[in-house]
Amino acid sequence: MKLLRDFYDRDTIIVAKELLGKYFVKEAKSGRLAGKIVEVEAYCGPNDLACHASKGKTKRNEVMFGPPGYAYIYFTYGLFHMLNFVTEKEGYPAAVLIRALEPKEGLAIMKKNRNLGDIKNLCSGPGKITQAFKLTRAQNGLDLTEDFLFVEDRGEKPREIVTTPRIGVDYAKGYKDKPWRFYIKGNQFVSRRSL
DNA sequence: TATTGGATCGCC
DNA sequence: GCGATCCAATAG
Repeated sequence: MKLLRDFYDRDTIIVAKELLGKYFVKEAKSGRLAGKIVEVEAYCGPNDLACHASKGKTKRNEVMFGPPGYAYIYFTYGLFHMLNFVTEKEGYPAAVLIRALEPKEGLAIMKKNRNLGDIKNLCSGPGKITQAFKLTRAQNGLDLTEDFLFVEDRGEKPREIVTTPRIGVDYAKGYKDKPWRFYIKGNQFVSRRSL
């Protein structure tokens, strides 16, 4: 069943952990794309120096300040898009970054979008997911409780979750070592920088 | 208006 | 280990 707004309207770390094992789905015209979420990071509001919202509300990050259950998609490094789900109550800017998926449906389309045949590398990193699913900031702000982009609970729960500091946030001072990255232990589809 | 640096990836 | 590559935030 599809996750509703109240799932996202909770503490960001709890939402991040519970997203592991859920299915991220895009109903595209060309076919349905789906993958199991195997790696995430929590970005916990205005005090978290690694969170874009710690510098205040801007045009770029304004979706995070809105209600939970929306997609926050932004562009970085001049090359990549990042997919996040907005969490917590309206006005509190927090989100979960989706870092890796295990491809499950629409593999042929993902391979074509990535121009790559290796299933293990299709969605094993935040920039790869948006490429495989063809998501750009044109999709920023979409409602995850509607029928185009959403997350499903298919009754799978991870056997064991590994907790580590987040990737690529060395500049975040006291927050760079916060253990806010989570992945499914032993899963073959987590990002390379996890290892 | 100009400058700077970034929640990455893939190949060297 | 490094270059690619460009948007958006900040300063002036």
